[in-house]
Amino acid sequence: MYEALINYINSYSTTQLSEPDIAAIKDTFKPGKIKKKEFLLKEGQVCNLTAFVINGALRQYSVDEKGSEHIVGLYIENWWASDRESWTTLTPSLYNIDAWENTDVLLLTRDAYYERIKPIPAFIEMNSKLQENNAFSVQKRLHALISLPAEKRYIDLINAYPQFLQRFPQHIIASYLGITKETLSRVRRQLSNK
Amino acid sequence: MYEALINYINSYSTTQLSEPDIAAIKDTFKPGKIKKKEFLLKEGQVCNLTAFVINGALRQYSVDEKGSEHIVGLYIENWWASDRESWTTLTPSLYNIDAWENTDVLLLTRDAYYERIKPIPAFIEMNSKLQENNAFSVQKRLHALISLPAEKRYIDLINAYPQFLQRFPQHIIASYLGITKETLSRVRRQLSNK
DNA sequence: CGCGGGTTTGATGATGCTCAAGCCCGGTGG
DNA sequence: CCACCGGGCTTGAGCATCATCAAACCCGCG
Repeated sequence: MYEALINYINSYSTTQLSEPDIAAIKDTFKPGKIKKKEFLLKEGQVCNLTAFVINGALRQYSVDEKGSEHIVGLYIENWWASDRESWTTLTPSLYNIDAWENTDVLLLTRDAYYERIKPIPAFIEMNSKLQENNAFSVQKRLHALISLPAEKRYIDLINAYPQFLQRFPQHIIASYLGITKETLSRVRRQLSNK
Repeated sequence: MYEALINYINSYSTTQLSEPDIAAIKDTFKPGKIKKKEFLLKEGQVCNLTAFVINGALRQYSVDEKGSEHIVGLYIENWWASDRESWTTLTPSLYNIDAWENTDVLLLTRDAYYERIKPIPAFIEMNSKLQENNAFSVQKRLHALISLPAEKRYIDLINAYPQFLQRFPQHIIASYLGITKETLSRVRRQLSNK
């Protein structure tokens, strides 16, 4: 169970985890299950947990006054799920995170993070790389939203994250792209006629 | 000239700059001027420079096949201008950065950064906070694009960065919001009738 | 005075949304 | 085994939002 996490950290870091580091990780991350439709985080709460996904799928989204959902993040195996802003600034989150499939995770609390995990060198390196990668991908997604039509954004998503299409239904993908499910359906029809 | 930068770094860090740090900074950042319409970075180039704006205004944008510009970033006094992805990954940039006003900057090259600046503790702290803040604000902008109509995005911008409205013409602001100048003009008329 | 850059306005059209209906398919229970 | 149900996907008609194109206006500046 912890292997996936340990391998993940090592793969993102030049300095590998020491034995004591590994012990600290096994001691600090708690295995957990989130059933389909259960929440890891609800809008308005402060995000006190970060989850590393062992297997399953989560989504992060807001709900507007009309009740429609706007997907800002999708997480599957070997991804981290949390609301970073709420986590670091202790402010109430604007987002919900819930399970789309029954999901196994390793859970880290903020306190445990600061006490045990934050100082681990391999973790520091991984963390800074992840933050960087995340910043780049959010930046790209933003640029796509202001500069590309729906069809192109969909094609880009297929290329960047083909796994998502297997794991999430089209209305989720549509929302992630900033369009409705009907528009996505029509976009796909257009594309298949080529 | 260097005061602004030094104060800026200290204001973002708990550990203050030492005398040798300050000497290194003065020695490493080179004063520069970018005249209106001159480029700090052109699409296709690797971003080898980071600029700290002493005064003036820069914009970062892409140009699509139809020739229209899409503004992804605006930078004024006490902001850092560069394409972080290109800077860190050494890949050609998708963006242009040019001066909207005649601008005074302090320039840092990548080599000088790694050799002299990166290890400075106050700089490390500042840098990680900035990256964090930037990630949060890009995330918010992304969320606004998929969930809010043009009018609401404009209102949010007024509240978040009122300075921008003073410094940049409306067609730039419109592009930053992901709409055309005509739409922005009409949105503003709507708002003034309330 | 004329020019250039910025803004506004109007007419028209594309893109994507809303609402409503129907279809497909896998799962559940009679 | 079949009927039904729910979730997801598709399709269509009408509509809202925003883009495009073109023209006019405004104003500071050489």
